[in-house]
Amino acid sequence: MAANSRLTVAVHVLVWMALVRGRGRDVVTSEQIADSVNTNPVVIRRCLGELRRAGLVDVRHGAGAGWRLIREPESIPLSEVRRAVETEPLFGLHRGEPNQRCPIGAGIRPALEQVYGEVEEAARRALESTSIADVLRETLAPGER
Amino acid sequence: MAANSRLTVAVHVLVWMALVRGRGRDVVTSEQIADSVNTNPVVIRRCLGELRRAGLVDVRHGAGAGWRLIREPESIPLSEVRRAVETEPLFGLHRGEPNQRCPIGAGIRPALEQVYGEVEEAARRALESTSIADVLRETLAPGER
DNA sequence: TCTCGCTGTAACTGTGTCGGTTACACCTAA
DNA sequence: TTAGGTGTAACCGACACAGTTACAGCGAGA
Repeated sequence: MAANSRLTVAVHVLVWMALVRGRGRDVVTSEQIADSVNTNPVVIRRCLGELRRAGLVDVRHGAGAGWRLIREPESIPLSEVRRAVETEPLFGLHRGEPNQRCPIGAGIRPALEQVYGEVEEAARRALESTSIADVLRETLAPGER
Repeated sequence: MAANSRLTVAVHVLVWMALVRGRGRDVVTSEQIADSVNTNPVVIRRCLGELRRAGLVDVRHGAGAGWRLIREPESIPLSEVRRAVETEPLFGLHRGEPNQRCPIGAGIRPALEQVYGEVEEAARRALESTSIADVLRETLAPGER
């Protein structure tokens, strides 16, 4: 399958909010964000809903409604964004139960879970070392370190 | 999405082959492996075909046909198995092109590629530290270290 | 109190992947 | 020559995801 783009969209949303907040606009609409991501506002609202549940943004209703970033971009590591929008593990186990009368089928799943857990942890650490503010900086000034 | 199980199936196949080779059977059929994984022989053959292209197994045709492990289980890290059977990256970029007239849309993809590259490398290193022989050991004797 | 703009969510569609299955031509040791 | 297993195409159903339409709900401000 084409790897899914949920993390990419969520990071794009947050980076965009961090940018315009730096310009004084604090409340933005899903339509404005959708224009930058080049997708449908409902897709953005679905994503923002998950980010809200994770405590990264909040929403205001009524006239002048919209979304607001409620955490400092420096304090949002991508690992937290991933946790907010991604539920599936990187690697899946068997779809069906393997043959329990075979010593491999009976014992391989815990062995794989252990390895996959180490991989998840390594990926989490790698994502943790980059923040939304880092991505914003790199986006606006590529290669400057 | 339900995370795909290609890596799991490929590791199961190789671990099973390592087990039975230790018992003196060197040539095995897709049907025998399918019985342990509890799936269809064609699924196993598709997987074995990719492992063959990667140089991990080879195939014999004709009567008494079947597959043979041609590398030492100790020398096959899971990172190599993943490379053999998995083509998609862990995280995908935007499906459509983001808005190039927005500074974020115009610059975010290289920034994300850099981060995602670091994550891929971290995952690769984590998989590299475990071999097929390690998984076999852990499968047969869980927790013994 | 009414209006207006935007949210929240359900529902549906199109597309793509994946595992599973059938079918069959091909190969070669015995 | 035969028998057993491979290699691969073709098709299916299940499922995830992005995209889209539609509409009820909310509340700041007139």
